[in-house]
Amino acid sequence: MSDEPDEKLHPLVTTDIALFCVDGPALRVLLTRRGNAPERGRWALPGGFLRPAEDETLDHAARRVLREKAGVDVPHLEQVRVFSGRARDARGWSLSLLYFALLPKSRVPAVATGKTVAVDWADPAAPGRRLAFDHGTMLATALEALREKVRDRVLPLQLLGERFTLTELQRACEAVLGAPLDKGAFRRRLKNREGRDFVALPGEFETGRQRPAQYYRAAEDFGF
Amino acid sequence: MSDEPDEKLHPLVTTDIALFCVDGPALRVLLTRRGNAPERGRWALPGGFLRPAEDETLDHAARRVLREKAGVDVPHLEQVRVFSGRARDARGWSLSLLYFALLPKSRVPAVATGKTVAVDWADPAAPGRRLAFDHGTMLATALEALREKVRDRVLPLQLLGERFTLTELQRACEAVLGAPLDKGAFRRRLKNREGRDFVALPGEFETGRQRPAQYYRAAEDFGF
DNA sequence: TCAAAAGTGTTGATCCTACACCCATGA
DNA sequence: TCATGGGTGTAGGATCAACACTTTTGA
Repeated sequence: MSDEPDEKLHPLVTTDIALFCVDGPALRVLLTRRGNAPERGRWALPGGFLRPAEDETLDHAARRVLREKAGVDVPHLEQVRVFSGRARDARGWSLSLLYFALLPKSRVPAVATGKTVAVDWADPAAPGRRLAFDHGTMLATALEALREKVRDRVLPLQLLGERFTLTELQRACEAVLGAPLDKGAFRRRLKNREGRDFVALPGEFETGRQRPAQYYRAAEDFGF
Repeated sequence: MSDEPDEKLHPLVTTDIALFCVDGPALRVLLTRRGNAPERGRWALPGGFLRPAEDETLDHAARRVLREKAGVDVPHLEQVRVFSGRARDARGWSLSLLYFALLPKSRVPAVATGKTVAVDWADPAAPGRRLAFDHGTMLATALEALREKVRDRVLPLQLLGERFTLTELQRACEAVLGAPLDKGAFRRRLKNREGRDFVALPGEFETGRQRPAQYYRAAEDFGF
């Protein structure tokens, strides 16, 4: 980098993203292995510097980072909170806006690009390694924010594909919360929201070695 | 300011605060009149630039700004969200972290200092004037965040003084929500939290021309 | 004795949890 | 006909809003 910031006046401005998907019964989060100093070789949440010249807003910066580091365009992105201070990054006073994002497993690619050495999908509740910077705290905060939303009866439809069964939706909620849900209670709650948050696809059923399951899709204006 | 930022590389980093207090039945928010360009003369939320050299974190920056602009040390400060982009401030690409803060009316001073021309306590639901930058949106967002918390049964004890009656607490919640609450329902809900969120002060009563009311105080570890 | 505000009780509706139970299909 | 998972029903408990009621004070 040619122009080094004068840290007396300007903080480093970055964005980091906890990108979640569901894989069967498990919730997963995307981690990338750092290819550059500082903290080279350590695992971290995907993130990167704000580029005012090309980023319309910080939300756009987060989307760009996910495109560059993970090759994905996410349907949903949400601010969690800002982490800031002098101690969190060896390069100086820094500020990072943490997001969480949701992605259907079907849209997950398998590539690593740019400065990223490798990517991995880890268990967000127990990533199993010490993360770079303060990303351990960030990941815990993002997971808690996501869980809070789902506890508040918001449906994580962005984790599912174009169409889904009610059981798939329940599995997604269970993966987020890390606890089983009662089928009866779950479906009764959904009854009130059918037509508003999601709609049945008449005549479309998932077939298998059991009774066929009705397919649904998210409503056009569903906003998480 | 001697060093102008190179906007290609560094955004302007500021923090703005919606400082709320209750005045009788009304919720109020602090506005300051801008004494400098841009938007000179317009009313705005108190805010200011991050100073990496002296601010430990952005939270500290927000506390410093409130000390400088309003002469108050707030007991509670909470991140709402980041507003960013090129269009929101004529000086260039900017990023502002919005906070809300709560303050008992008894601790509100009446001074205006520094670059601030004047201060005013306005109705947050209808401030009655067009605010500078995107502060109109910010104020609406901060109010909604505060209401959401109170709707979620979190008690805004930081709006009250050292000791308070249950009726004062109910008035504070009503001021935040902008709607009356049922006394019976409100007090029944409080019964479960007594001892955890707040405790009675044995023998201390508010006297007046009605039946004396028990005084309470917030619990030591109450965290909003 | 009256107004005013503190504080309590009652009732019916709504929602939730836990669990049991039927239903339709492929093998 | 049986295992599998989809889908529904029921009973008991908790919570809630709305409203009426009693209590204690100062004037």
